Amino acid sequence: MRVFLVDDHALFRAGVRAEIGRELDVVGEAGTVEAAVPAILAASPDVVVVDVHLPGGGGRAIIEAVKREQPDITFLALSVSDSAEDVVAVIRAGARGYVTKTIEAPDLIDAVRRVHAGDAVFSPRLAGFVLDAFSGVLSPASDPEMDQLTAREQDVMRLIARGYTYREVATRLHLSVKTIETHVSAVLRKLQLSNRHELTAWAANRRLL
Amino acid sequence: MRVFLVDDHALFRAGVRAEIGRELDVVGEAGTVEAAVPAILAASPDVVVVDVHLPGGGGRAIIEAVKREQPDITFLALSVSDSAEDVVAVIRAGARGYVTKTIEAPDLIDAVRRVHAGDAVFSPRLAGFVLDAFSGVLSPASDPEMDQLTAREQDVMRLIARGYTYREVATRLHLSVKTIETHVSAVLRKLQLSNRHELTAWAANRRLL
DNA sequence: ACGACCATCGGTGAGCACCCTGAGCCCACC
DNA sequence: GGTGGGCTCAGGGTGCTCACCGATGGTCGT
Repeated sequence: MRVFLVDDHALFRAGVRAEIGRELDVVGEAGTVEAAVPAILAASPDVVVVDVHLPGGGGRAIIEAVKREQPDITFLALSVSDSAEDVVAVIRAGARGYVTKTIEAPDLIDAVRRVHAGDAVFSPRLAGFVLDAFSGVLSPASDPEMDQLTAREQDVMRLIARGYTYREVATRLHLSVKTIETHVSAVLRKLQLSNRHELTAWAANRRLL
Repeated sequence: MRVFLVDDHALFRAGVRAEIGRELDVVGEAGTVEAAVPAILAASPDVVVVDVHLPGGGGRAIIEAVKREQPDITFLALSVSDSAEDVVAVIRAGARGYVTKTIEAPDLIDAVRRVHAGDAVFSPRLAGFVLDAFSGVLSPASDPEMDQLTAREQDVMRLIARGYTYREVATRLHLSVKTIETHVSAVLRKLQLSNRHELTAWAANRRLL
């Protein structure tokens, strides 16, 4: 198991290397974004343990740059931050795990091995966040703004948001075009939107399509 | 650590109980959806190991029903299936992990402990899928269809997809309304769409909003 | 019985979306 | 030094959108 370390604090790198070096093979390290990318590509490690907050772009930049050249290399993010933005940013960049620096050495060694095996590794409280975000984007979830719309208005709203013309919606619901217009006007007023296109964007953001 | 088992095959339950019973306290089991929900609520286990495919609704129904009453109970899905639909369905229902039945007893015990600790646990090949889905939902990803649009066309397209009128886009980009019309026409033609509604839907599917 | 809310429809009119043709300017490429 | 592509704009047209006015009937709670 070949591991590469990226962190802007040399003392921290030394600590990690000393702790995990007994079990894992640390094949290189770097302290900046510029130095890290070529060094990682040259060392071809199995796993890169990368800090999220780095001067000159952050760990995200490293992950994206290396992934373009060698997609096989696995990344484990190691950060002091447990904020949602940081986790999302690094995960979408391609990291397979995210642990905070409060982790103990045996757990870090285990985390490195697990991401290399293909597993997803997160610090306990972050795992909850990731799954919440994941299920949140997949499911609509009850929406308070939807409740102010009547049932009929929601029917019409969904079809309008899908791009049907008033005439098409009227035919589909066996109604008059004028009725559709009335409902759409009510929907736009209640949601404080100015036209049907904003309504489509609104619905798209709520995954109602 | 109190564990509850749900699986429609009694022999499989017996196998799991025999294997993990040495390390964990199996406080109950059930073979159907109807029997499982009240039994779980009565037993108040720490973790429920639940099969995904069950006669009468599947594990999803159990998770949702129990979560409504006791949100603290953690669920680990155990299934023969490794299909995307099953994983997504059970995760959005609230499961904290998903492992396949090919798992060995020690790993299952470890998985139960990890989900109870708040960790996310997935079989190796499923972890990849979950993260891909997660990051895919969050990131635009390079799109070959986007490349055929010029830079200016992409600017206009993004604003149009958000619901702005031609006039608003023109003001925002300091252009003539007629120029916006030209760009929109080019975008619609290149993407083979027939109107701006389809464009919004197209953009929404690519998370460009 | 009365007001409220909803669902259903109609007319008018201004504005918007979308398409067509055409055109000038700049820049890169050969 | 043309040729092509991208960016900018214009005129003119048809159909769609949407607000403002109005109307009727049904359902609910008081």
